Amino acid sequence: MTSRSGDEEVAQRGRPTGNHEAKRAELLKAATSVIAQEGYANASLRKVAKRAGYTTGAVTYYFANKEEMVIALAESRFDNYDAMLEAIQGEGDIKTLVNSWLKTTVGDPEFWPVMSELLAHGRHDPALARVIAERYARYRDIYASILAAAQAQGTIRDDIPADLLADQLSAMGDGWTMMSPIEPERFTPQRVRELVDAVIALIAPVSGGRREAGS
Amino acid sequence: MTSRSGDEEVAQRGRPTGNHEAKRAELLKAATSVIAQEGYANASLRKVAKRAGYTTGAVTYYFANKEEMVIALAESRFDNYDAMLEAIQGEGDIKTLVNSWLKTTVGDPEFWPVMSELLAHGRHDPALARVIAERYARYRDIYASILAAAQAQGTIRDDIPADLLADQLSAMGDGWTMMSPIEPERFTPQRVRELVDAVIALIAPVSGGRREAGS
Amino acid sequence: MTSRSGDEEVAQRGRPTGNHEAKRAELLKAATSVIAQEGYANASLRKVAKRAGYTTGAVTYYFANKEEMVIALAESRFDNYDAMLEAIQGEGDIKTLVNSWLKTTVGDPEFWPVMSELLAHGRHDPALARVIAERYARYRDIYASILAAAQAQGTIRDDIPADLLADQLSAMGDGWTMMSPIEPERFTPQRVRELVDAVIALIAPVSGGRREAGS
Amino acid sequence: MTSRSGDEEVAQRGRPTGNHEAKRAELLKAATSVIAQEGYANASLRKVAKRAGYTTGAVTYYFANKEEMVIALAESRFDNYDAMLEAIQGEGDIKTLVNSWLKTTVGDPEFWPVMSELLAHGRHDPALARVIAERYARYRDIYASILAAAQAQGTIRDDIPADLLADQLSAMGDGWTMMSPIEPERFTPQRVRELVDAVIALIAPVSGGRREAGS
DNA sequence: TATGAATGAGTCTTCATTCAT
DNA sequence: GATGAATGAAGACTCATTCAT
Repeated sequence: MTSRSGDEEVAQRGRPTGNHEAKRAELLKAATSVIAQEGYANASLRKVAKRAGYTTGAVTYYFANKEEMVIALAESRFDNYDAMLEAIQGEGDIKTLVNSWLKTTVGDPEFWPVMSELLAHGRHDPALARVIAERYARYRDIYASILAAAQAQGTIRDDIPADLLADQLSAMGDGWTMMSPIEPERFTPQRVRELVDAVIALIAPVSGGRREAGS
Repeated sequence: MTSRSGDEEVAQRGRPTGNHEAKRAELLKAATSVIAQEGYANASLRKVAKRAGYTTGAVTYYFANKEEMVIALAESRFDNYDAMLEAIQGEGDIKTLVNSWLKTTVGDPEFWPVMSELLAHGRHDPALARVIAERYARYRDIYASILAAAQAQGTIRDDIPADLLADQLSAMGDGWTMMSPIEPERFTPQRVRELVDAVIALIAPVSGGRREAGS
Repeated sequence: MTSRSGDEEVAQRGRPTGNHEAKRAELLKAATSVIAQEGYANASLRKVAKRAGYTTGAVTYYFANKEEMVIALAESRFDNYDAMLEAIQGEGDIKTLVNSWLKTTVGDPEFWPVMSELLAHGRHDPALARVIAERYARYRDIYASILAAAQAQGTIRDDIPADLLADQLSAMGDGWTMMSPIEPERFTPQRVRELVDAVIALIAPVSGGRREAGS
Repeated sequence: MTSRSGDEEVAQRGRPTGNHEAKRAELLKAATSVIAQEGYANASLRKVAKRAGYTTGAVTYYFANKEEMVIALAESRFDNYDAMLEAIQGEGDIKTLVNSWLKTTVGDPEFWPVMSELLAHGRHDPALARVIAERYARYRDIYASILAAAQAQGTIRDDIPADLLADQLSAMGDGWTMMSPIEPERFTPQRVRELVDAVIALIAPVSGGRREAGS
C-alpha cells in the first residue's frame, strides 16, 4: 500500500513506479490502432497521442522519435506473435495447427493490417527492416522445425526441404496479408477455408517417397 | 544549325515540339524510378519532376494530381506485365514458363520494388486499389487457365482446382515481392533457383490420381 | 458571300473580319458565367477558357491579363445595364418603372451575382474601382434626374433632394445585391414584392409639402 | 534579472506562458487588419502570421484551417457589434440612436472594410454564410423592435411594417458598406451627415396617419 | 513527468503568365 | 491568329520535433 504500484486501476497514491512501461504500452496500443486504420503514412504522432488520450509531447517523451516508436511497436507485435506461436506449437497434426494459427491471427482484426504496414514501411527504414528480418528468420526457423518434425512423422511431404517449404508458406501468408486489404471481398470465410485446405493438400505426403525438389 | 540553340541551363518556355503522350511516359518513368528507390511516401512531385528534368508545375500539368499519376503509373506497369505474359504464354511446360517469367521480371530491377510500393499504397487509395484488383483478377484468370491446361495435359497435379493453385502461386509471388526489398541478401540467385524448383515440385503431379483438396 | 462575315453560324470562307470583337465577347460571356457561379477568386483563366471552348492561351491573347479582362467584363455589363435603363426610362410612374427595372435585372440570373463579385473585387483593383465609380456616378445622376422629374410632377416626395434619394435607393439595391446570395431563401418573390412596395411607400409624396431633409 | 533574457530576434520555442484565447484573439486581430487592408483573397495565412509576429504554423496551430479562422473572426466581429448595439440601445430618439451607431462604427476604421470582405466572401463559404445569416437575422429583429417601439411612440412613420423598414435600413447600410471602400472620396463626413439626415427624414412620421405599404 | 506552444521544412495544388510553334 | 507546354511563385495545410514550463 505504501509504494508498490503498477495497477493502473488503483487510485494513484504515493510515487508511482513502473508506470513508464505501462504508458509506453498504452501509446503503442494507440499507435497500433491508428496504423491499422489509417496506415503508417497517415499515422501522425498527434493522432497517436490523441487516440491514447495524451498530448503530442507525451509521445515524444516516451519515444525519442517516430522511428523508435515504430520499432518498439514492431517488437511488441512480434512478441505477441511469439506468444501465439508458443501457445499453438504443441498441437497435433498440421491441419489443426494451421487452423489454430489462422483463428488466432484473424481473431485480432489489427494483426494483418499492421503487419502489412510495417512490412511496407520497413523497406525505407533500415532499423525496422533489421528487426523484421531477424524476427522473420526466427519464424522461418520455427516453421521449418515444425515442418521437419512433421516430415519425420510422415504427416507431410518430405520431397521438399523443410526450410524451402517454410519459405513458401510464409510467402503465401505475406501475399495474402498484402492483398486482403486491397480486395477484402475476395477473402470470404468460405474462400479462406478453401485456400487453407488447398495449402494442406499442397504439402500433404506424396506417394513416391522422398524426392529432392528440382530433381 | 548556325543559330545558337537553347542550352539545358536555359529555362524552357513557350511551346516546344513534342508529343503529349511521350512526355507523360517520360514523367512516369521518372516517377517509377523515384518510387522504386525511395518509396511512394517519399516520392514527392518535386522529386519526380526533378528527376525528369522539369519543375513541379510540369508534373501537375500532365497529371491532375498525385493520385492520378500513380494510377497512370500502375496502369502502365500492368500494361508492361500484360505484354510480358503475352510473350511467354506459348512456352511449353510449366518449368520453362516459370523460368521465363522469372527472368523477365528480375530483368527489370524496378519491377518488384515498384510493385510492392503500389500494393502497399493501394490500401489507402481506393482508386488505385480498384485498378490493382481488376488487373490481378485478370492475372489470376490467366494463371488459372494456364494451370488448367497443364492439368489437362497431366503435367501438373490436378487434385487442387486450378484457380486455388493460381491464388497460391500469386500469393507466393506477392509475398516474395514484399520481402525481397526488406532482406535482399536472402534472395540470392541460388536461393531463388531453389525456391522456384521447390514451387515446381509443389505443383508436380501426384501419383495417387485426382483428389479433391480438403478431402 | 465572298467576304463579309460576322455570323458565327456561317462556315468560315475567305478572310474573317471583325471576328476579334466577337471572340472577345464570347470569352467575356464565359467569364461572366464562371464568375457568377464560382466567384471572382475562383475564376481562373483556365476555367474561363474552357467554358468558352478555347485554351488558356486564347484568353491571354485577347486580353493582356486578368485585370484587363475583368475590366472589359465590367464595362460590358455596365453597357448592358445602360441599354436596359435606356429601354425603361420612358415608363410612366415610379412604381411601374421600379417594377420594370426589377423584372429586367432578375430576368438575368447572372446579373446580381456578377455585380456583387465585381463590387467586392473592385476594392482591390484600382482600375476596376475607377470604372465602377464612373458608371455608378452616372447611374446616380440618371436616377436623380428621374426622381427629380417625378418630384416636379408631384408623384414622389420632394422633401429630400433627388440626389440623396438616388443614393439611398442605390445603396438599398447594393445591399440586397450583397445579401441575396448569402441568404437566398430570404428573398422570396413575395418578400421582394413587399420590399419593393415598401420602397414605393417610402418615397411616396408626403402631405406636408416641401421640406428639406434634416431640418 | 541578471540573466540575459530572450530578445525578440530569437525564435521562440518550447512552452511559453500565455493564455490560449489571448493568442487566438491576437491572431484574429492580425487577420482583421490584413483583411481590412488587403482583402480576404489576399489575406494569406503567411501574411496574417507575419503581422502577428508568428510563423504560418502558429496560425494553423490555433485554427484548424483558414475557413475556421475567418468564421472565428466573423464571430468575434459580430460579438463586438452586439456589445455596441447593447450599449446604445437605451438612447432616446431615433436620430440620436442613428448618430451613436454611426459614430461607433466609423470609430473603428476596420469595421466597414472587414464587414464588406466577410459579406463578399460569405457567398463562397457556406459555413460563413450561415454565421452571417444568423447574426443578421438577429440584428434585423433588434432593429425592427426598436423601430416598432418608435412607431408606437409616434416618432417614426408607421405606414410601413417595422420589419420591412428594418430590412430597408439594413440594406442601405450594407450598400454603403460595399461602396465606401470603392469610392471613399464620395463619403465625406459632410455627405455622410446629409445621408443620415435624409434617412431620418425618410422614416419620419407621415401626416396622413397609418397606411399600409403597397396599398 | 507531461504539456502544449511554436517552428520550419516539407507536401500537394493552383494559377497567371510567357512564349516557341 | 491561336495553341498548349512549362514556369515559378504562391497558397493552404501537415507534421516531427523542440523546449520552456
